[in-house]
Amino acid sequence: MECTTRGFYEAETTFVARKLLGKVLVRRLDVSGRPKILAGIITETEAYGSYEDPASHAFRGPTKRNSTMFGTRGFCYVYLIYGIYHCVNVVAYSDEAIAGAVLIRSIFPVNGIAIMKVNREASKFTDLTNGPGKVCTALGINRSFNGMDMTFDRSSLRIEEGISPVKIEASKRVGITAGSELYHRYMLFDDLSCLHSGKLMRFSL
DNA sequence: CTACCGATTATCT
DNA sequence: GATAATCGGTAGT
Repeated sequence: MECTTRGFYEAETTFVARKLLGKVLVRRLDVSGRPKILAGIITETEAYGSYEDPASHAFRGPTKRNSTMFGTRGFCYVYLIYGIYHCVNVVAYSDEAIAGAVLIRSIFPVNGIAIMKVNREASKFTDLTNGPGKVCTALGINRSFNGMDMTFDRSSLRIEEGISPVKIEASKRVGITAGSELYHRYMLFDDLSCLHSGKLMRFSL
């Protein structure tokens, strides 16, 4: 599967957030010298801007924590939330903007599910990666991934081309107060309608 | 320096 | 539905 390109992320953040639905988040692990691939179809995203978006980490300008959001597009932005969990974003904004990122809130596991279950200490498939903290735990993503190039096909964390979503739904973002009126959360209208329609056959992970 | 609280989740009732 | 867990950014003393 081909990696997404730098140019893909050099567009309006909300546009990229929608276009990321159906693409594949790929994590390469080395388990005792052997490469293992964990992968899932991105099913839910949220767009975060900069000075115009009070819910965004970038709202008050660059700081030590959020500087990645102002940097190279297609890079990974990982932060710690509630002192316990990690959230993974990909930097994306248009040439007219100065910062922005897309939060990956949920994926549909398609490869390496057994390892994800071990990482999550969970067995129920449906609870494996249906939240931003869960995605990072399942894939073993922490702050050391901050600043990684997700458009590089040999990165241990990258985003590859996937399926074309049937229908996308927009709604309000989760867990924020300021800027809560914006419909910047996007999800596949029906995960299973895509996954059960045979389009999974296009994967050869 | 201290106090508050968050782009969350698991585990209760 | 309510709440604890737990770190670091941010604002205020």
